[in-house]
Amino acid sequence: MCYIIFVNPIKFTITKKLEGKLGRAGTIETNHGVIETPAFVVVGTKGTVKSLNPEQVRDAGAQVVLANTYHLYLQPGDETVKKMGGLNKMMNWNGPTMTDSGGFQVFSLGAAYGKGISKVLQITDPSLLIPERFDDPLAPRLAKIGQDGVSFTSHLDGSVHYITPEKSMQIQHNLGADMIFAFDECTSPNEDIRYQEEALDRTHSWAERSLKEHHRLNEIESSSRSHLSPSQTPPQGETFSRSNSVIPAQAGIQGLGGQALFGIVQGGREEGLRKKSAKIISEMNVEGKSFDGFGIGGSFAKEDMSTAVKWVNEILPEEKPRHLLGIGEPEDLFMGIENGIDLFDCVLPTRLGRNGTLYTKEGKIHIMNNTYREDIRPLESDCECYTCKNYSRAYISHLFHGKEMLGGTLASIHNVHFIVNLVKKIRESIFEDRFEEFKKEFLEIYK
RNA sequence: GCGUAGGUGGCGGAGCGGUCAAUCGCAUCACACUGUAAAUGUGACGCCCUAUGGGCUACGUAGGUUCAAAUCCUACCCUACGCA
Repeated sequence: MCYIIFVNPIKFTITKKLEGKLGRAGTIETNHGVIETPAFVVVGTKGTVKSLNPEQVRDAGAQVVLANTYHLYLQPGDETVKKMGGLNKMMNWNGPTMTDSGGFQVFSLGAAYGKGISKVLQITDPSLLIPERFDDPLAPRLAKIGQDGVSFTSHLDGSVHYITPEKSMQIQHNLGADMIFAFDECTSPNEDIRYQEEALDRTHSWAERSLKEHHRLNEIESSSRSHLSPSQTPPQGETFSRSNSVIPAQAGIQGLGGQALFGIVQGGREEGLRKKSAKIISEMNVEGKSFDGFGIGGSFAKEDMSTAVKWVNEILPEEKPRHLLGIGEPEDLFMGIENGIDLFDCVLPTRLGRNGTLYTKEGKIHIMNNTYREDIRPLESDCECYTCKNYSRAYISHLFHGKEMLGGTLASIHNVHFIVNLVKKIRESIFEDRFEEFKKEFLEIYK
């Protein structure tokens, strides 16, 4: 019996660089196929890209899907996902997958809970940010940071769950995505520097524990794999064919296997903290093991984002992929890519779609607006997506006014196609040495 | 024809003498949404203006009582149900 010895969970290759900038284009090879980078990762929090089936996700051009640890842990439960054959098999998606660690929920259900604070704050002057008390014990929240982890009160049934970095790793190993993230604390730019420092230390300590636990789990998994008889089900991470799948299964890549762990850089809006974090996370090493890639996290004031990304990417090692977490407006994609980001994920294409806002090259439109009720043109005349090839604005408007489910689906198809495709076009522009022209041309019309 | 219950803003439906241009839901209109507490949320929604204020017209129609009426009284018109 012969088994491949897995050396690396992913293989990242840079094939073209953006001259004079940090930007680059290349590929990430995973056990479920190749991702051409830079790439936009479509969000499927609960193991489904809301309102879309995997064929629609694939046809819209998506290469990779990101699910969420916390949400899948609560429902249906990571053990259940494992029993269903892992994330890929469960959701019938045979392309590459990622899982976020639950670190964002520390923020969204904690400090940001009920405050209308989000991933990106629309503040014209970041100096106007008012530091607020970070330890306000009276503020209602569903996530509270404890000694060595976070206590979550389930938004589903009120039950209490304690998530540690180790627990996040165990859950993510059960889910079985190709690329997983370290457990971190996403902070708000409203927090003062004292808190940012404290949170950053915590994120670093959690990163180390994540890394350690990840490799402990890897050892257990590889030893159980070596005892596997040929008749048994292959372990997660290995390629196995799914004859019932509508999408033809992609061949696994020789020598790849297991899960890649991405460390997350935080540090808020402080240059010193961002750089310190980038250095610590990139150099972090536990028993000879380091991170396979990096995430850049945090809630930003819009203007802070590009500087923060640049500070960090100047320090992160060039040879590993970088993921800008939760970011995804068109202008942000250009900004991220020229500053060395390889992967983005964002809920906007699907959330905006479901809420009736559609991307077009001339900017976003609200399909519920009066002017579209009798507009028989497609959303975009030259768009190649299923929605634009088959339906009019008037019909989509009608579906939304009538609260028909298909409205959200058609809108999501278009928006995912728009954003995924925009990143693809940016990628092409890098290869064709016309990134700057394309950026200027696009943003001028988009506004 | 008799009896009963009603007629309130685009619709449904609160209010039953002053704090009512009138709670609420729906519809409508506009806006927001960035590692999904989200097929969600916020605001506007009689007309006009020199607009965190002011004026006008409104609760079936016409009168009346009262300092004051969507709210009380009278007549009429209309609707639903029941009985002839």
